[in-house]
Amino acid sequence: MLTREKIVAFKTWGKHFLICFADFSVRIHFLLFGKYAVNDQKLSPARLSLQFRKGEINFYSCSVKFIEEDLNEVYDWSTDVLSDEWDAKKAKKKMLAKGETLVADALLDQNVFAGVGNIIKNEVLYRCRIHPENKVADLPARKSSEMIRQAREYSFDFLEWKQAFVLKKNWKAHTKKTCSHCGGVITKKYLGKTNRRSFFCITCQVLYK
DNA sequence: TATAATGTTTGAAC
DNA sequence: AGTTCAAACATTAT
Repeated sequence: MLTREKIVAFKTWGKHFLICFADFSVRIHFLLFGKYAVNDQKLSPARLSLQFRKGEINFYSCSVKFIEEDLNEVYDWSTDVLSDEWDAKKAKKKMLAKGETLVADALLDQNVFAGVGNIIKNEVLYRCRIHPENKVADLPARKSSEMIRQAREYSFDFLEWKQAFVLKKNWKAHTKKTCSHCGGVITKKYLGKTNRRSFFCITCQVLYK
């Protein structure tokens, strides 16, 4: 059904990879274990395989969806933490609207921080020295601004380190046992509505209020 | 070898 | 009608 269709653009929004054709798009989400291969094949059957005159791209264990609507109707590009259009003010407003939400949950909200995942969540909170069990409303204004700034900044570091194959080496909190600031124990706890694991230092990361 | 995890959607249960 | 929660999917490092 994609035969002879011409790809117009590749785009991304958060964790979505978008393959754009003239009248529709294909949305790839790699979930936890998704993979792609350019001019190569994996052993498992591909979910989507695109053949070109001079090469191919294959996608594995990912979610594949057609999007018929105009992408600009579907996506708000300014909520993507890596986008040139990223709007920190809008993020702050959206985040503060959910005052009772834990900061750990807030960072994972794709509607506010599209692209942020659990690793980034843990590293951002550690960098900002914010305890993950803070409610959004309890953060001092300076701290929520810092957290939002770091959500973007760390995401660029993440990307750079990932591409250089040194991501894990740079983790300061995620999966760590001891705090590099105080030498204390890093706590591991499943938190919030998202119930994702958090790694944090109860000495260095402040619980306000 | 069994387990857990970089994530999200779905549908049952309350 | 709203929420909450387990299950489902899939791969691989530990």
